[in-house]
Amino acid sequence: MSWTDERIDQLKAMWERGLTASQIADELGGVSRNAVIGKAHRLGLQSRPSPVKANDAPKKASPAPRKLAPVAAEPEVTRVAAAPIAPVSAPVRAPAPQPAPAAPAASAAGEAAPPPPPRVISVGPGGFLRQGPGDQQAPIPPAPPRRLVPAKPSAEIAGKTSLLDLTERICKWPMGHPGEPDFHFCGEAVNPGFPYCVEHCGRAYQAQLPRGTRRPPPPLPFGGPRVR
DNA sequence: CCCTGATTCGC
DNA sequence: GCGAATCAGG
Repeated sequence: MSWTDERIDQLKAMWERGLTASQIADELGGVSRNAVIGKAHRLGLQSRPSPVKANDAPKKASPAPRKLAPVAAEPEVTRVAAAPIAPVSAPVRAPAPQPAPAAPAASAAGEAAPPPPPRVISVGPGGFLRQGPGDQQAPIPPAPPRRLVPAKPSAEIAGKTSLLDLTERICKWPMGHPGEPDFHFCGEAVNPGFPYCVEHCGRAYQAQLPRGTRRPPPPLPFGGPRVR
C-alpha cells in the first residue's frame, strides 16, 4: 500500500487522538506498525509519550550507535530548561473545556507541543473512532451546497441490489463484504417464507440431523480408501 | 514473553 | 520517502 492523502489523514487523526501505532496500522491495513511510526515522524507528528523515552537526560553514546558516523561534537547549545523569558509569569489560559487532566505532563519543558491529552480511544469496525462523552472534535459543518443532488451510485454498484432495494420478497443474501465498494445483495426472488432465494436458503439453512446420527463422510479426493 | 515508540539506514 | 531492523523501556 502507499500513503495516499486519505490514508495520511487517517494516520494523523488516529495518531493525534492517541491510538497506538499498532492500532493505526491495523486499521489502515497494509502497513506495519513501523511504517506507521516512520510515517508519523516524517510527517512531523512527534511528541506522544513513549515508554522508552521518558527521561530527558541527555544520555548519548549508549543508545544504539549501530553503524553511524560519529557525529562531530557540535557545540552544545546550552538550553535553559525553561524559557528564560518570563515577563508575565502568570500563564492565564482561557478556560478550555478539558474534562479531566488525565496525565499531568509528559511533555518536558522542551518541546512546545500542545499537550495532547491521552485518551482512551476505541476503534470500531471499519476504522471509525469511537468518541468519548467529552470528545467533541468540533465538527464544523461545511457550508451547505446550493442544492442537494442525489448521490450517483458508483459504477461498481450500478445495477446491484443495494440495502435500500431490499424488500420482503427479494433475497437478502450479502454479496461481498460490507464496506467494499461493490457490496450488494443477491436480489433474486425470495424463497417464499424465507429471507433468501432458494439457492441461498440452501446455504443459510442446514438440515438438522437427529443426535447420534452419523453424518455421511465427506467425499474423499482421489486416492482415498475404497468404499464398497 | 508481550507490548510501546524512537531511531537508523539500505533501498 | 519508505519501512524493516533494531534499540530501549514498561
